[in-house]
Amino acid sequence: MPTNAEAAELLREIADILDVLGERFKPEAYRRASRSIESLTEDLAHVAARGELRTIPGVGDAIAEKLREFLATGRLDYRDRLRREVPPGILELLRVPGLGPKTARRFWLELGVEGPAELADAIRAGRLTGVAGFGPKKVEQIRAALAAAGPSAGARIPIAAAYPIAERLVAGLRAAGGIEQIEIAGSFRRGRETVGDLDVLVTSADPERVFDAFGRLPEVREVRLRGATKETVVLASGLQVDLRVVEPAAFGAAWQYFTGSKDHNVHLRSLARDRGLKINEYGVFRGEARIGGRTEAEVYGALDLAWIPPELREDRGEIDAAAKGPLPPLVERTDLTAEFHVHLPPDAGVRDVDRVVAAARARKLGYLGIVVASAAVDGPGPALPKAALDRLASVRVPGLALGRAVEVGPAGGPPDALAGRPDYVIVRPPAASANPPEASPGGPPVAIVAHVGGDEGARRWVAWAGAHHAAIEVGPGSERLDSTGARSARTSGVRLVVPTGVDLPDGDPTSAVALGFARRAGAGPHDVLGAADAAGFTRSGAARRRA
DNA sequence: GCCGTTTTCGGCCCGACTGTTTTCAGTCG
Repeated sequence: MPTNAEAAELLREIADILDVLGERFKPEAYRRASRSIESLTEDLAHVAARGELRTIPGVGDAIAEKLREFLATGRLDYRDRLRREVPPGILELLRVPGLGPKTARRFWLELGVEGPAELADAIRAGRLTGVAGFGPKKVEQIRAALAAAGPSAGARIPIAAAYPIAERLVAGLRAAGGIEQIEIAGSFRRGRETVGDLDVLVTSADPERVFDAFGRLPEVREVRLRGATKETVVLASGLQVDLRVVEPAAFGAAWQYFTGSKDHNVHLRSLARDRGLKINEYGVFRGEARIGGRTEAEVYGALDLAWIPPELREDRGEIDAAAKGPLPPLVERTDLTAEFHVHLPPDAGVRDVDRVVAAARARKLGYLGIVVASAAVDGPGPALPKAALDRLASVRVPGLALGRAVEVGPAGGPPDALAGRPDYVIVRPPAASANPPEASPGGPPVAIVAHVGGDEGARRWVAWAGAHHAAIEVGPGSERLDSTGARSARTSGVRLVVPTGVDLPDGDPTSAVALGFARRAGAGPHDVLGAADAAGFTRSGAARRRA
């Protein structure tokens, strides 16, 4: 069964081919549908099974029919026919930065060039000199782009990997001075699983100074373009970063605009047009007069919409919802009052316990659960040293409940690991392919499931958790749920565990990324396990319920 | 190909930047 990503890629390829063939509006229609499917937080096959493909924005009769064929057979006749219309290498040309469909089509039809290698040959042979529209600079630009085209060019990176980069860039720019306000926009702000580039917005009285400093940051490999309001650089890692300087009166409009998503913005602009307004990155305009734009709320307010959290801006119905009134609150960092999954070092002592307890106090957590023993796949793991266990048993902090967890493999932990009567169990499958256990491990009646083991595993574990009164951890990495998995958990009534990061070093992105995923899944405070819920998910709480 | 308080046809976001141009086309986001 094809995945959402494969279906999105299919539609994108069709759009590329139609582009090269010179179609006018179809390519954008296919891309729109492709983006919708990519941002779907549910299995496309499920939507199809319910007969609801047409409810996906940008999917009409024709594309729905093609999706059904692709889902059923893994192929699409229409795509195969289109592929025969253009040389295969032409589509690779589209991936060269600066080369678009118009240029690729001209190379193909006017020069007989059918791919990147042939184009490089043609440039070397001087066959582009004298061709209308291709001066020396353009030719050199293309030559350099062809030479630089590597496997990593344009690849998206996990958002957790983007966090430290973003922090260094912001710190570097601040240190250079001349900046009043600085924010990150784009898919990073929307909390997407991966980001393709970073969009940085600043206000400054001295843009030139900011651009100079930006281009000189140590991580910057190349300044790709620089104008009066924006500068684009490529980092040593290959990640592209756009820096824009905007005036304070337009900051909200720019932040809104560059946060996207594209489809969200197109929808907003069409609403604006219907009202005789115009929205762009400089503000909201009635005629020549700017009537808003200093804040995002002004932009949404001009359309009588409630402010929409960035994580929801995917044109998936959030605009209609915001027209009816304020959106239901999403979980906030301050709602994360419980930590369930702290691992201490194997040789942990009193000080390690005290350190994490102090951190939990500082974060005002109400519940702190520490793994006291792992009984992993290959037999019982080490329990915490006695000194740490004793400290854990004796420490008293007003308002902070301490919990003891045992982490076990899917077949259940060895009896002696559970003999210490933990408050709850963290279930950990041995491999990505692992199936959920048939029944809850012995001992405590409830479990927190972490380490779900990849995309395919997520759905099985969500079902398992639903049947066993368990909650599931969300966050970065294949061992936790992403936003798609989190949404399926939420709609199945399975509570989410969001790591607080209380045991992690400053700047570790795990908690922020996890919170973003939960929010993208539409999770409110009550969808996430907090301190007030901890009792219901632990032994003592279960005992109380029975009593 | 999609879509609709302009709904079954006729539109389709909009601006920055670059290179090649005497006013614009192509690409990108």
